[in-house]
Amino acid sequence: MASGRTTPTLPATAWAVLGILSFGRALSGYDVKKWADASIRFFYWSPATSQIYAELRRLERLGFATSRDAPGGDARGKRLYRITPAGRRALTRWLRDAPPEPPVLKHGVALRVWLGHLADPTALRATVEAHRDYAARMASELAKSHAIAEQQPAFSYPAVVTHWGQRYYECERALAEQMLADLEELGRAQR
Amino acid sequence: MASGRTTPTLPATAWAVLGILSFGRALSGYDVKKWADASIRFFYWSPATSQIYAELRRLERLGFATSRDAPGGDARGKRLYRITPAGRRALTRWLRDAPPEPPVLKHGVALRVWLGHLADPTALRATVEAHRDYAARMASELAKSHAIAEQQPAFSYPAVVTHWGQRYYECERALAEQMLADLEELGRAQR
DNA sequence: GGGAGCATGTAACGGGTTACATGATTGG
DNA sequence: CCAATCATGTAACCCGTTACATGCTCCC
Repeated sequence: MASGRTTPTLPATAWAVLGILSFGRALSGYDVKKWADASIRFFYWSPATSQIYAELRRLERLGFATSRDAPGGDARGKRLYRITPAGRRALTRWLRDAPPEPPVLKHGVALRVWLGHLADPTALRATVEAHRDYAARMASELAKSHAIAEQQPAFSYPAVVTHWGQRYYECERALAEQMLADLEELGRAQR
Repeated sequence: MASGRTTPTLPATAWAVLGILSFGRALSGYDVKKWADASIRFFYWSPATSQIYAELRRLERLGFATSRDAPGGDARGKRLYRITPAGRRALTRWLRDAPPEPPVLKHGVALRVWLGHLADPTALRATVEAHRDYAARMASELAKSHAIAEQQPAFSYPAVVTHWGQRYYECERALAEQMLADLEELGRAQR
């Protein structure tokens, strides 16, 4: 088996972390976590901090990233990771070859409504209302992210996704509203 | 510590399986898997078959379900599970007390677009188009589910969710379409 | 006879989380 | 000086998946 030619099968988290590095900056694990929280969290959850450190070590072991101690002389133990050409190639190959898995949705609110026959109608409504407000908050967070990303040419693809995400959460809000109407109607029918 | 009063912390999968039993029928593990594939899959993924058997055994151990051999005399080894009153109480309590976690979304297509600077534009467009078609298929599957659920009074809450899901996937389709337009515009700007 | 579907499980493995531990730096 | 934030990591744990194994029944 030739080395380096075959892309190892890595969990999506590894590719996501490598993807964050692919924008070119040298980042610490801490930085990666912040980037993840500020961007991919909206459409691909955010891995635990400890997980990110583990993935960075693995990426380095595979030759997809290099690390060096932070500049500045202070013995801070800060370690900056940077993507390597091999890492960029591997990531590009993964994007090209690995068919995107169907989106995974774990929607706790939908699950609760599905089990509505066991819930108090008022509490159920409150749950959906809370979700509606959550979606609205996410939409406005993404609107801010989008405004920032839009201004930087390096982030034009992320900007497409923040735009998408903004609309996605606006839909979620609207869907919650419609669900409330359906529940209302169901309540009237049963009363 | 009093027994039965405190709800054990179980993974959401366990509550989902118990939820499937809460509609009252006695089901085999195989049946549960089919129900999951036909309903909660759309908004809460579908656990592996082996996982379902494991959860059923756990639920029985906790007293939340009972099992008996299938009727019919045949020594088929078929085992039917049924929710117990304690199980119903525990599930009701979980629904009431456990705050619903924020929805988890793992959107592989969004991740790929986010990393669009590493992809071939044509391939990227094809990925989004495939997703659009996938969303359309899901919407029509849910439309069928909804038509069935709507007719049975026992499934009025599930019907609210299938309705919601139908609209959700129609949104996904529309969002994919808008994303394609954004990508198109980005391509023009860069060309 | 044979294939599709029904039916139940075990074993191994990896992925990811939580909890914990530790210490430096910065700013009020 | 103290709190917040920066920064990195270990250990234990369980969730869930994949792969495998087994055998039945129904129908063509």
